[in-house]
Amino acid sequence: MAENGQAPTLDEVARLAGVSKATASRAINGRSKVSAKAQAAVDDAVRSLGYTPNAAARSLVTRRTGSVALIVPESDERIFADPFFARMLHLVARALRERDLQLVLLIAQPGDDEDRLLHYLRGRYVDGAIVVSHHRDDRLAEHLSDLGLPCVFIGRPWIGAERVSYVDSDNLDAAAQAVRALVAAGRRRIATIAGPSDMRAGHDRLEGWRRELTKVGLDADLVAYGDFTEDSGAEACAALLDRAEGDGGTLDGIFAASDLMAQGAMRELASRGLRVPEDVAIVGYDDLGVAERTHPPLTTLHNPIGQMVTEAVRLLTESVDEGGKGSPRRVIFVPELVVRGSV
Amino acid sequence: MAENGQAPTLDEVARLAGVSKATASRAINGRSKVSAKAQAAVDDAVRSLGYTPNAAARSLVTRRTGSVALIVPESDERIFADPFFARMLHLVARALRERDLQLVLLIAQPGDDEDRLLHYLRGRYVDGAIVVSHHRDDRLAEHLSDLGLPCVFIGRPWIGAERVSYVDSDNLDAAAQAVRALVAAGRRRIATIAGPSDMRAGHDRLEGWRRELTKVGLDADLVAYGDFTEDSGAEACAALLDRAEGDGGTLDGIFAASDLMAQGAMRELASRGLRVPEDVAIVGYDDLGVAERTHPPLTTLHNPIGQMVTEAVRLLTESVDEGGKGSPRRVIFVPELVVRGSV
DNA sequence: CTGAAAGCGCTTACAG
DNA sequence: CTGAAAGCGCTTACAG
Repeated sequence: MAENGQAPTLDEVARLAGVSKATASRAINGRSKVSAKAQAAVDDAVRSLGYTPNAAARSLVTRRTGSVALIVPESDERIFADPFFARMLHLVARALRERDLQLVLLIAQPGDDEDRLLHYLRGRYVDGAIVVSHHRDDRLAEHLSDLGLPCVFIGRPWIGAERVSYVDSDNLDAAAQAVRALVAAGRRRIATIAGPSDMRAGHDRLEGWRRELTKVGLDADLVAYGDFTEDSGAEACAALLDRAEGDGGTLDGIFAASDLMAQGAMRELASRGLRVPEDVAIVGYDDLGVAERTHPPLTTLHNPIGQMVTEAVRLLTESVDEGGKGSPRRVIFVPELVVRGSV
Repeated sequence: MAENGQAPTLDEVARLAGVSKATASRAINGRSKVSAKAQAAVDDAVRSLGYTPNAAARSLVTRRTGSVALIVPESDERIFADPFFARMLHLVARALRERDLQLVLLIAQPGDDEDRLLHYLRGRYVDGAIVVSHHRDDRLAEHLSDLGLPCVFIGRPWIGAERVSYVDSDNLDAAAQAVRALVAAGRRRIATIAGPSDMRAGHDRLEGWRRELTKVGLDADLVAYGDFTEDSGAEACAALLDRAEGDGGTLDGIFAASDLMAQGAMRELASRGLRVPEDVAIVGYDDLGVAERTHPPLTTLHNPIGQMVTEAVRLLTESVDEGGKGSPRRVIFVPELVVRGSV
């Protein structure tokens, strides 16, 4: 170990191994042919010096950093507590690690006009970006596209979707499946607890619910909004129940845009003495674990985020390898209905 | 905008502004004196070119990256779903952003022998590291100290604590406070639901409970372990109840090492028809939100993670500014008992 | 297969 | 206050 306080450099490795810097570099990177003898000498030198290439120097010439940004909005400070996000973060971290890429977490402040974010990205600290759960009014897709930075969105962006790659799940189809399951169980007065309308998933699931109900000739007027949290689901459920009662009818089915909101709704139903599914059948969305733990277990749409993340990382690395020149690509997954006990 | 496909360089800025690269650099970094005229010319050039300094080139010479690693163990895949961790991540992200530092999330795989992690750190991708919630057997503190990389631990490391800086909360004192509150409420048979014994918080809170009970002359034998999750709390509670009954006694107080576990315990108590606090009083730990939402609201120890994170980032930036040469520093916070309705 | 040399894009003494 | 020059630590044509 060189203990002069400074990290050892390639130069020292080369000297110790008795070869040139060029050969040492080639031996270390292993992409070009090097004689067995030179290879062994360099390997030994690297080991005894405890050498690791300097990242900055390397990326200055290779124009690669080995890092990828994960861009998430902090609109909701609770995003970190959301199981969907938690899972997403975990999966992204794992997928990147498998490819030896580092994860730089970039949190887009709501107030910030993206300038800070774009400035960072322009500095080429990262090779590409994965963008999660952006909002209706941001122009991130356009800006990233202008930048020429490889990126893929998880969830189709509101604006500029035609210019970037994205993966998404078919929220409309999934919501329609939920409605069909409720209808098949004989429900006729079907409400929905929707997510925020400025989020892709919130908007599309509501729209899918509406369309399917209309298609089968049922009313699509019982809508209450939540923010994907349990408490908001309970509140929305209470509002729906009150409203349906005021109309003289009684709702007998609910499609909740997240399992957490469905869970909240079940809490509210229980507190009013309503049974699931006898009195009110309910379908959730996500299937990330909570759905198995409710009473009764929740029938829900399985959100294939594992596949989405895997695919997003694959598309991103492809794009990086193409130098960001390739044309946008999309992959859409169709969620499956998981039947448990709430319908 | 230079649209030749390449990002503009300092050279182009200097040329457009009619000054040397040196002057352009000085104007951009704003640390040395530059004539008003030159400053204005450079500012204009930067703007019209859309220039951002190349991060790699800059850090190659400054030896600063502007990035900080957050190292977390992935022992438990659910770490991301844990509200304590979620809050921590959020706070760290914010504290770093305030100082214009980027967050690189490093997840320590349990299987990995840290080599991968250390290799990365040795490459100088980051200026320093914050380490959260490491386990009993890892030697991260020693290794980081050997590396000479500025770092601060959140939670005193098991091994090598004398060589690194850390912030912590006084888990022993807090647990003692919990026991005193239960004793003051007339409880005599006080159990604990402990966290994993290979985690600092788990170990220390158990020890604090034990010592205080012994001090006041009560039995400290009713211990069950959980993993900080709600379900594990319910299971532990069931085990404790059964055991206490088998002993012929009945437990009348519980100290749970996390609010989530306390919540699980309350669920179990309710399912057995036991009332809180009339039959069993309970004190939790963390106070991150769930404690306010249980029925009754939970009396708990407020974990000052906001302060810990702020202090950790402050210590880290100081250490970075000193070039990692300063001596280790520590700050310990004492949690406060928040009295609600469960005791 | 190997080495000398150029160059990646910056910052910073140094001299003026 | 400013500029020419050196240098940060690598990789990669290029010639051999």
